[in-house]
Amino acid sequence: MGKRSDEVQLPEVGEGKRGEAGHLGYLLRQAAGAFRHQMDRALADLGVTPPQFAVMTMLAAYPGISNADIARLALLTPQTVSVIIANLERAGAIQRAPHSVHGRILQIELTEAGRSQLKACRERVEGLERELAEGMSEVEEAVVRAWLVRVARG
Amino acid sequence: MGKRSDEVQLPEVGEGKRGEAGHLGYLLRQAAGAFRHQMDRALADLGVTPPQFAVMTMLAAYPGISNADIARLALLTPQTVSVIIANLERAGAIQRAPHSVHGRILQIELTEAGRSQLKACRERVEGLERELAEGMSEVEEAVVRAWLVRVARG
DNA sequence: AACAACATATCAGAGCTCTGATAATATGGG
DNA sequence: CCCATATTATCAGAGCTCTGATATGTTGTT
Repeated sequence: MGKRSDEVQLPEVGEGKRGEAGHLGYLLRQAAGAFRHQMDRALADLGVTPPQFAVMTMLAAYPGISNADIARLALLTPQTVSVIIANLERAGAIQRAPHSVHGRILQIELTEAGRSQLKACRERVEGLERELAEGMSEVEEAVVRAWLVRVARG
Repeated sequence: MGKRSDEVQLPEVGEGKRGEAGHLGYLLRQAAGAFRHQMDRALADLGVTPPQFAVMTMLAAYPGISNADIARLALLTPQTVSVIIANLERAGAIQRAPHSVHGRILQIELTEAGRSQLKACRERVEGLERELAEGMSEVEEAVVRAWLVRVARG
């Protein structure tokens, strides 16, 4: 922009309504967007998206869970998870097999390739995670964590 | 789900890794998703999406700004904002006119219909915003706000 | 055994978000 | 004046997310 004569003064991140005086909902949206963007960049060269990373992490913790299980864990709809799962399957990071007893359920597991890719992702995300807590006291971090959980609960 | 014999124990929101012991990045993602979902529901019957509400709010505060200006304010790409603007224009909530001097720039403003719709949205969102701060002391709220701004700054 | 209720997976359509590429306009330096 | 640089808008393609609808399979009741 720069030199327009009729220019309106727009605030920077952290200033005015974009700062600590703004709406909590707006600040939450802004912070989550910025962090998602950082994750995007950190994982881009691995060809993994943040949602894919999240789903792979859940599959590592709970092998054999279903599409519907993941949806409940991630607070997403089964249809949304279905898209992510389809992309992971096409990339060879996961495999699905019908449940031994319940024909309709497809159990999902990471492949060997998926596990090694997840490890590479974790190394890249580690630093970002550490930065999130940097500069906060233990008490402050506890306040933030408690707030985030309460908001997630609805 | 329910009664499967080989069932794995999956945590509820707020329990285990989904609770205060989890990764801050995961908690942030979960909280932002839950709040976005609440907004979706609150605005659904008005036919407005949360991003559209955010853009309309910015246009009310800074009439005549451009697509690129909005992108900077919202921490989004110009292409993303372009989609939202196109949908708002099709709905008749905004109008665009070439800048008097700079031919390439399109200045955007709310229409009368857009302004009244924005007002209706605000009434619905007001309560959600209040709930976000509910139960926190002033000090705690200040900690949360400071953290959100720092994360947004990157 | 038959039926109702529920869970699971999936298809279709819409909107949001990104990266990459292209064209038009504005600004500043030679 | 001409060209390099930067800004703006837009097109194309991919992935994520939702709502609504459909088909299949399981469970519990009658």
